[in-house]
Amino acid sequence: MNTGFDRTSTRSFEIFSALSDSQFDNVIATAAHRHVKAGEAVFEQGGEAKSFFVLVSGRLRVTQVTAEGQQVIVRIVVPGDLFGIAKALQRNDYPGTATALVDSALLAWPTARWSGFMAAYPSMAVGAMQTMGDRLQEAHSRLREMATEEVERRVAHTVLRLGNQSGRKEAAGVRIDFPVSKQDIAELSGTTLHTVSRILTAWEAAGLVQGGRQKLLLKNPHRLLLIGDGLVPGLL
Amino acid sequence: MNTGFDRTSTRSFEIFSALSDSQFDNVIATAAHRHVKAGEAVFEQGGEAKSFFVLVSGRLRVTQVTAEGQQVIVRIVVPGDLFGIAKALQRNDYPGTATALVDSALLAWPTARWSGFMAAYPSMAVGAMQTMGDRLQEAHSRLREMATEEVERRVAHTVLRLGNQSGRKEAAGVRIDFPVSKQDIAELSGTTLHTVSRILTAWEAAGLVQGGRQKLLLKNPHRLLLIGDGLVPGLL
DNA sequence: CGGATTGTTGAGGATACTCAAGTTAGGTGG
DNA sequence: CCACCTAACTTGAGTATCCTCAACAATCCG
Repeated sequence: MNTGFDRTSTRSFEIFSALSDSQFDNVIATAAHRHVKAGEAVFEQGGEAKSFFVLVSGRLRVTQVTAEGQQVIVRIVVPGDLFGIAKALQRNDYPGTATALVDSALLAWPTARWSGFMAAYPSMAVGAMQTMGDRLQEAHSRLREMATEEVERRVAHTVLRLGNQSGRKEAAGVRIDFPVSKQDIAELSGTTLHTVSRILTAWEAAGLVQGGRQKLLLKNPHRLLLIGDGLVPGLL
Repeated sequence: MNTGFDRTSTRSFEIFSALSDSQFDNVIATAAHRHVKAGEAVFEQGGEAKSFFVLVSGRLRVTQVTAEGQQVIVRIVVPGDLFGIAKALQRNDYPGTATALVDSALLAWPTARWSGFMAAYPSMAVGAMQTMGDRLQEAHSRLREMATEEVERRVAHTVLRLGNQSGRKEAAGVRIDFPVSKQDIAELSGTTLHTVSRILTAWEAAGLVQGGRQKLLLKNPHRLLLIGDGLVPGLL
């Protein structure tokens, strides 16, 4: 049976790439191996940050809820990603909730180990910094989009980003290889599921995408990019 | 004459706090000292990232422009902040433009030194990570606000954030101690200067703030927070 | 098969944007 | 020191975008 833990693929994660084999073995040996089923939470917003994690297989969604109960998706976690690093943010609680979108496997270390890890394995510190740098750039891109672009363009950028982070090339186009609901796309784009539905319906009619319940196939990423960048008018 | 460089205050910056005196002296000795006048740019978006910086005195505004020429303010840099760390973002160019809002003094090191610094002074690596963590949280807050809040609430959060980052307590309230235009507030809030003007006019009539050309005094931060959090209806 | 979750589509309306015109403040040079 | 010029700001009117509300349809799962 496939447990989701595969040494070879884990070894290839960028964050471990600069470690020697023996260092890697040490790091893995001190990790707890956890499985989460689709729909289950790895940690909850506001909960005490006991561990930090690396996703080995599966997909997670990290969300934040506002005081009024509105939800925003902070990001989608893909294999190889470091997450739940509250310590690096100077926090004792998790700022968001991480939910498995599909059955997932992950490695966990006690938060108390964070500083020791960074000191003992500088290459992991560099990797952690890169992770944070990537997220910062993504957050800034989304901010720029939210501040300046109309909904259709934001949705185009959102689905393209999903395709880049977690797409699988098929003959017909790029398949988003985990269940994405319209609600998810809305929370990533800063709009409502109604508006997303209308936009995707229009795109589907024009042959740009092919939808379905929690499914999405980008049939014409190039044209979507043109829409996202405002180089061609949208379809609404 | 005051050059803007003051050893005592520089020494007290969080990022240097864990260095020994001799380490601190070494770090400072290898830095170039630069002055920028109000309105001048420290670096431009897309320019080669030759240096990274610490702001010693003054205020900077970091912006990104979209392909269509729309501008978004990424953040306001205050003394003690590390900025221009393209290397940590895995880039060779600067992702934004840093402009001095008032006459400013800064320390600069060649980008090539970045990795060496992180290795030689782990406490600076930790500091850099904290810096990125703070920014990431701020970016997520703004993202959440842009996605879920109406304009008036976003503007309230924006001016409160400015007050926290760069406010000076006065008898009458919290003064934003650098020139902020309505356009700046608009670019931080994701709206237009027209809307900001209308909102601030209404707030001023209610005694919440006192405006002026590139001036802002928060007379009732508590009430602004209630508006920002949606606990009391806005004034528009 | 039935219940629940997810998605579709329409109508109406509010928020905030665009366009437009004018006012105020501040700096600059004569 | 005053006049002018520009940048910052104000205010109004009209309107587009997109949200809310609502009802219904499709799909999935047990």
